[in-house]
Amino acid sequence: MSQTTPTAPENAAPHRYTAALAADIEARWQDFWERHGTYQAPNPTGDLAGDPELAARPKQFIMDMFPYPSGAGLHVGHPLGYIATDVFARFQRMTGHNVLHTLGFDAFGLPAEQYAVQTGTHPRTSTEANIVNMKAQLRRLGLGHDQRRSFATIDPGYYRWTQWIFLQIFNSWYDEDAGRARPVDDLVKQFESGERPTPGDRAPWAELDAAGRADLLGEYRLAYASDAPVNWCPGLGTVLANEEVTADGRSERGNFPVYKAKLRQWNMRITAYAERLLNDLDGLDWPEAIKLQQRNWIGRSEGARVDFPVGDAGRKITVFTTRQDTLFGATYMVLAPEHPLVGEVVPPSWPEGTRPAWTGGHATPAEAVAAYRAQAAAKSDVERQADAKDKTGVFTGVYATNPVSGERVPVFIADYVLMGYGTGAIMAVPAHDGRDFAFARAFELPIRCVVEPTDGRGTDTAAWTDAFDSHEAKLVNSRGEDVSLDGLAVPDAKAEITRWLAERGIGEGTVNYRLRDWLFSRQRYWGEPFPIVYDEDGIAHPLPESMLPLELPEVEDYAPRTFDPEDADTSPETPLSRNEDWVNVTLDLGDGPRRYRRETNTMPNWAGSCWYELRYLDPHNDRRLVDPEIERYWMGPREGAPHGGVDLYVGGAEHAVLHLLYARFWSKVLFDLGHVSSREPFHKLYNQGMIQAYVYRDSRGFPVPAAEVEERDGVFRHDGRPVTRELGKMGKSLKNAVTPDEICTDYGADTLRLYELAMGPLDVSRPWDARAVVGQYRLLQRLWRNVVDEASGAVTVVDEEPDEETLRVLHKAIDGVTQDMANLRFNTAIAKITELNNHVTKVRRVPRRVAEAAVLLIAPLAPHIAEELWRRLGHEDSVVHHPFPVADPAYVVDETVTCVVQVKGKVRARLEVAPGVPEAELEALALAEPAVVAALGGAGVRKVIVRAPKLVNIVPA
RNA sequence: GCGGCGGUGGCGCAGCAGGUUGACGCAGCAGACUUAGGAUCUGUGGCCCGCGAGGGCUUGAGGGUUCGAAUCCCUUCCGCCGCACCA
Repeated sequence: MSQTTPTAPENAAPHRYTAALAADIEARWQDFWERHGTYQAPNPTGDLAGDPELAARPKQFIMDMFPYPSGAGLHVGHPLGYIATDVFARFQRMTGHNVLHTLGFDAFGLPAEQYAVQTGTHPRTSTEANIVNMKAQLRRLGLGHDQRRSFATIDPGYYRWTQWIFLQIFNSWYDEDAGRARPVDDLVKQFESGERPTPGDRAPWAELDAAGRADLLGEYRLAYASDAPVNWCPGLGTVLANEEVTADGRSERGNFPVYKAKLRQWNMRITAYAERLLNDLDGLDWPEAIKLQQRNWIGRSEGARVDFPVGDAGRKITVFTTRQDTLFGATYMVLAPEHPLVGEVVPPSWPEGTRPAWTGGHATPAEAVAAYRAQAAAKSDVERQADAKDKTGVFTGVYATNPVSGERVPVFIADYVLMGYGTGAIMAVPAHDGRDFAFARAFELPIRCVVEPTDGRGTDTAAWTDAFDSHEAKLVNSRGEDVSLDGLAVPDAKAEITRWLAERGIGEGTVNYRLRDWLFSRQRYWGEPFPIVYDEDGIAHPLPESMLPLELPEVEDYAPRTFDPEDADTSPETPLSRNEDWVNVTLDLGDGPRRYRRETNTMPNWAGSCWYELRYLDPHNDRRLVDPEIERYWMGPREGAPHGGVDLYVGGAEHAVLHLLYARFWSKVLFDLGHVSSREPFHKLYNQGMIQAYVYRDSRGFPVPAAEVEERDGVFRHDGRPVTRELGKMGKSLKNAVTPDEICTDYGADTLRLYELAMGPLDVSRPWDARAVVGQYRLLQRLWRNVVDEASGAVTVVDEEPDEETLRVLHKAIDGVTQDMANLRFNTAIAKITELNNHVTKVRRVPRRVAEAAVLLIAPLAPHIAEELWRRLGHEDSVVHHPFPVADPAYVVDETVTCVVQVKGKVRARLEVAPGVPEAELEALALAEPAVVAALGGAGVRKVIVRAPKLVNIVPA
């Protein structure tokens, strides 16, 4: 489809609002704003302090999720959110707020590095070029950003503080008793004084050597290195966080397969904050869907830990269950194949009574276990899930003891139990769990019903075809030597058995979370270096603050080097490790110069976005990440926002559990350590919808350029051949991208801004319709013509009072637009401005008051044309800080209302009546209407419902 | 499978503390200005029947509550998104 381009001859009307005139107006006002610093927001420690009028204004901190400066540039889908926040910010300025609105760049990350590997261009070079391009694209849109506050996460002056925050986290531990993070020094003091004994079988603090102490503190630090199995992605040459791996075991970026590998990696103890991350969601103004996703990701479940003794060496298997009430129904146990206990307890031969089905055909338990483990390890997560339906497993040769019934229960290993959840071990209750039921059927294990079914199937499990699950029913078959749950309802039984277990020290009620710690290191070049060095004993030392920023060194070779995850002697080679001069250093960390090796992993690209809202507040502060007074002013807790945070944060829903969870976590650590007054980074979150586009594919499924497709009689053709059409994302590879630059050139930025917002509600996805853009262009043309004569350029407004009807239209528009803007309903705001403009277009002679109000109403949406018309109307000031019109309530109500007269619910007549018309009068008027009389057809009236002044409904007899 | 959101003209949508369905825009149709126009302006505008006056139908489908349902309740279908052996 060809682009509809207005091509009106310029000479026909020299002062017509054309794309060329729009371009001229827009460039001029963008320069004006820049010269005058129109969008600079004063801080409480600066300009604000000396200006009582400004200081009295309420503040608004309005943010977008900042962009990654990709080389592909922007398409029209990208700026939707930026336009929306800009309109909202402009509205807030005009309604008397001190508004902070700016935009930075999230510039570390894989694409720049991949590009560098391909082309040899340094990532900084390409990234900075991309930033320049993107800034130019964004400038054309007329976004009112405080440019002094913009930065990129790759600026050393910024990542200095990212590293600084890492050090704060490294130097903290979570004090469960206090319910907050505290400096590690406090913990050391507790160990030194003996107030806190060293845990487990460790020696007392005084007897530990440096390595022992470092190791112990590592168990507490909020940032710690550990050797756990991690997600290794050979395709990206790095490990990934759980949040970056999709459900089918592939990398979120690039869609490469991900494998488990055991590597020493940095982690952040986000699990310590699970409860607070969950609870504080309640105080946030976020879409319920996003809150729900975070709740699911955190995955809180209440239940109990129960110990099952195994063997004679005092060993036990600890399980987590949410159904401790069904303990009497636990007829076997299952461990995850990777469970460490398995190797310790496997006996040399199959015990008496081992069923053939349990052994997997192996001669000894050790052989069976080894074979099953090997089989499980060979499977990727994808295969493991695909095979999920058939329950496989093997007997370990070991029996444990059910602590309530004293019964011997066989212990299996099976795929369907995951090492990463709970304790990696379960008690299996086949009667009341579908997975256990399937496994028990496959392995001929006993099934015992311990909760009375309410569906009439009875307690004889032999006839069952599935597990029974009910939380309202009563317990049966649950009588032990000194405890009985029989007859108790499920919740009571839970409480009773939990108490019983706790009394004997063999279990306790607990809360389990699905959330895992956050894997925080990457084997890549283009990220923040860790401010960590290792001494000759391999002990990690934080760099002192004075050595920050630790700048990313130049390297020749950015390429990641893969390795063999099977071979324990190999590990990924990080790009930074190849730079021996940088890695090996002599530093004085307080005890004289010593040799150290630097950490060569880099931080994940989430690090820079975890705290950037704070840096906008005080971007040039080189003594602190943010001045406390400034932070309190913009971010602090306040009425309606009990945890503090940004007033409005707009971005895509794809960050629901990544960026938004990590940023909340860092916020809470900084709060605990006293660096900020806000517990939450983002008080109000809004997810903008996606701008979709049609993707046209040829018979082989390859996208063809959307702009070249022609439609005839509902058939789409490219080069004469039929193509298929589907609605999808907009993108270069799909050949359907429309850029903001081309729309700006064809119509102007104000038209683009209006069209993007007029398409529909901000949070709904909708297809881009190239033809429809012209509708908003026409609105601006009509508005222009209502003020400026197209032939002469003279201002045509008249200094007359508007008539009564125009006043009502005007004030209803002001009232509606004000409400819509405040609620981010820009589509309906635009419709109301259009109605007003259509009305005055008909009037022809436009009263100055009405024209000025219309210009101010549209100013947040179309700022360039508004500034231009405002100036031509004779005003010296900018509309940016001019007060928004205020509706006069006297004109918001109608003089007369249309009253609908229904007969039996069908509209038969309309009456024009005064708003205050008495009911009896209205009823009489309605019954006298000829159409009503006709509709009644002589039938009597049974009932008349009068809802004055809008409706009368007559029910015939 | 579980959870969430949503189905209204040819299209994007508006209306939802029950009360005129279709605001606003695109496309369409008619007209104006024009050498011409895919520019601009004016008008029109759900669907069906009817020359017309007018009548009937209509908010995914079916049912319910009500004088009255797009809006509330139940059942069902379709679409999109998230999670998924979570013990």
